[in-house]
Amino acid sequence: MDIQLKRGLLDVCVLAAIRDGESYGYQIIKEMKPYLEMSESTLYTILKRLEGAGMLTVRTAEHDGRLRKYYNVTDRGRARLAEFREEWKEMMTVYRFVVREENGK
Amino acid sequence: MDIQLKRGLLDVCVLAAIRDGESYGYQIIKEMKPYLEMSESTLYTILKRLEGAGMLTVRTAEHDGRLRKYYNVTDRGRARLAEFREEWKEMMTVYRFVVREENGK
DNA sequence: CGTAATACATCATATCACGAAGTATTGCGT
DNA sequence: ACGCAATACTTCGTGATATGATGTATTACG
Repeated sequence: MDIQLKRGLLDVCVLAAIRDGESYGYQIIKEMKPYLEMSESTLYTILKRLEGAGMLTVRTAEHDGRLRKYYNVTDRGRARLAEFREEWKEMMTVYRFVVREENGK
Repeated sequence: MDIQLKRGLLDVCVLAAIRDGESYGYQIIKEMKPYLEMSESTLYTILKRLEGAGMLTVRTAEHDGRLRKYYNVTDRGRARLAEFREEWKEMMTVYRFVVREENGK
């Protein structure tokens, strides 16, 4: 997919992957893979950004000798998802403008 | 609208605004305004990029003592619009993942 | 006569996705 | 026993890009 197009979905997609319950980086990548592929460096950057924006909380725990950072979606994170639904409506009006009546198609 | 979300639409929206016949910068901004607002510096940057990518052709002509640059969409530009339609399908699958089943909503 | 509108250009800045490379552990195949 | 893939997260540099600020120049209007 076009990178620019992807950009608008990355943040909300990560939030969506976590919203049903605690998750962690590696798991999120695997869960999102069928929908949207992203590199590890991208995901961890996004997780840090969302945490900084108060949309995620983190706790670190050990699992099989490896450290994992478990993320949870906050109210603000859920508000972001709700906001996204509204923004998508605007996206759809733009989409219709872009694809409408292409040579009588 | 969220800037990141907007990014994926800017290029194709400009192409769409020109596809029905020659247009020029100032006109494009006004035509797109109801759908997507963008600053002049952004538009002229995009026009230059699309021209560089062979998706637009330009001719300069004088109109009422002012110079105007008239743009036309090339075959490659139209191919980009067709490609966008396909990419949008992928966008929709991601969208459904993001908005699905939000607390039984 | 000044101000808005038309029309385009340039520059500096901030955001951001990503590849590359690194650290460290577990588990599996041969 | 040894090596390699998988798990798990981090840091750094780079390139793409949207935008505000600023500039130039003309026309139209009150």
